[in-house]
Amino acid sequence: MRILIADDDPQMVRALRITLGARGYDVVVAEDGRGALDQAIATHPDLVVLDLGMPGLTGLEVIEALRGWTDVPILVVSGRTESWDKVEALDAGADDYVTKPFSADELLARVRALSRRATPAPDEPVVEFGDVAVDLAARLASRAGSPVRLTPTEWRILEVLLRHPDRLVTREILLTEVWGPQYTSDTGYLRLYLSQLRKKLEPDPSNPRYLLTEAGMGYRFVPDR
Amino acid sequence: MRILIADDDPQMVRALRITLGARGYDVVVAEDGRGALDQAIATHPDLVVLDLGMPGLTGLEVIEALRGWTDVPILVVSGRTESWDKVEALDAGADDYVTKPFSADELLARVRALSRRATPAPDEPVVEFGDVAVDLAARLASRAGSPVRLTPTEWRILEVLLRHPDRLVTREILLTEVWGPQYTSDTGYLRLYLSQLRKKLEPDPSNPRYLLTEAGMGYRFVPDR
DNA sequence: CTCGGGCGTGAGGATTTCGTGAGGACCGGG
DNA sequence: CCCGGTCCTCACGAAATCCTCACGCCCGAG
Repeated sequence: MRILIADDDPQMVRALRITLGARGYDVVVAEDGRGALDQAIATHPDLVVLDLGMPGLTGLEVIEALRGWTDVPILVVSGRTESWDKVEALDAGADDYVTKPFSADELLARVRALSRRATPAPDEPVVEFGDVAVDLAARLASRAGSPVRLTPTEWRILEVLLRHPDRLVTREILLTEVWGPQYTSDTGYLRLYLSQLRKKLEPDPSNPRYLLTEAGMGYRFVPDR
Repeated sequence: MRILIADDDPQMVRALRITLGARGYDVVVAEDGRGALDQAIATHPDLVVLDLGMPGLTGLEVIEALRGWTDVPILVVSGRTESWDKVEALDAGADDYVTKPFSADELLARVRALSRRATPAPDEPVVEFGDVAVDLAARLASRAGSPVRLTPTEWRILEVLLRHPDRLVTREILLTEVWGPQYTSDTGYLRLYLSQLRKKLEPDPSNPRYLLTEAGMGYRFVPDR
C-alpha cells in the first residue's frame, strides 16, 4: 500500500511520513505540483494526500491532470476552509477534503475509508501492437524483443494514448497532461514527439498504423484487432 | 438517483430535502435508526446521509447493520467534532464525515464525490441510425462496421444535431455553436457541411432520412423508429 | 409560365495543420 | 571541460481542411 504525499511544508511532510509510515504504509513524497505528477506516474501510488497550496501547478490542476489517467483516491489537505474551495476540489475529482489542523487519527481513518472504496488496481496488462510491447507500469518498451529507449516526454505522451485505446485524444488533453494547461496552443510539440514515437514504434513511420493523426483534432491509438 | 436522509431533526431534514431535491435527487426520509434500516431495505437508495445522534439505535449500529448487506455510500452528518467519533464512524464503514454546521454547497460536492466513486462515470451511449454508429466521446464514426472519417467541423455539427434527437435545431444555433455568434447569417456553410455529412452517413445522400432539412428554419436529426 | 428564394453539390484555391530534418540550449556525469 | 541525452526552436514541403464561387434543382407566388 503506497501513499504519495504532495506537500511543500517540510514539517507537515515529516509528520505525515511518520504517521503513515508507522501504520505500514509505503510513503513517497513530492514537493510541488509537477513533482507530484511525476511521482504519481513513476510510483503508481494507491492513494494521494495532496496539499492544495503548493508552488508551481495549482492543486486543482494537479487533480485534473491525475484524473486524466488514474482513479487513485485523492485526499486533499488544505488550510483553506471556505466551502467554495472544497466544492472546487471535490468536483475536480478529489475524494475527500480535510482542513488543517486535523488529527492524525482522523486522517488515518479517512485514508482507511478511501482505500476501502478503491477499486483494487487491476494489474496493467502489457499493451502490444505489431511487434511492439509496452509495459506502462514497468516503463519498459520493446520491439521485436529488443528494448526501445523512450525519453520521459515520449513516455508521457505514449501513456496517455495507450490508456485510451481507440479513443480520440485531443491535442488539448495531451498538451495539458504532458506540459500543463498553459501550453494548449503549442501543437508543434506534439507533432515533434509523435514523429519521434512513430520512428521508434511504427513499422512504417511515414504511414502510421497505430498512432494516427486526426488533423485539427488530436491523435488516436488504434490497437490490432 | 435516490438519497436516504436519516435524521431526527425536522429542521435539518427540511433543509436537506430542499437542497437535495432541487438538484434532482429523489429524497427518502427516516427519523430513527430502525426506520433508516427499514427504508434502506425498502427503497434501496444510492446514497445515505446519516445523522449520528438519532434515537433508538446508535449511528454506529446503523452503519454496521447497513454494511452487513449493502455497499451504498454513507455520508455521516454529526454535531460531534471529536476525532474519535469520526474514526469510529469511518472505521465502522462510513465513507465520509461532515460536522455541523456545514454549507449546502459542500454537502452537495461531497455527495457528488461519493456517488462518482460508487458508479463509475457512465460512458455516453453510442448513437446508431441505419448502418451508422457514432461514438461522440471517442470521436469515432463507422458505417457498416468500417470507420468513417469526419473533419472537425463536421464533428461539431453532427454533435449538436445528435444531442438533440427529433428536435429542430435552428440554423442560428448551429452557426453559433460551430463558427460563433457573428456568423449567424452565413447559412451557406451549413448547406455545404450538411451535404458532406449526408454523403458520408446517409444511405441515399440526395434523399436524406436522418439528417433532415427544414427549409427556412434549420435541421433535424431523426433517429430510427 | 416565369421568376426568385432557398437549397444541394461540385470544383478549385486559400488557409491551416502536419511531418520531419537540422541545430542550438541546457544539464548532469565523467 | 567535454559529452551524450533531452528538450525545444526554426524552417519548409506536403497534406488535410476550410471556404469561395458557380451552377442547377425544387417549389411556391404571381
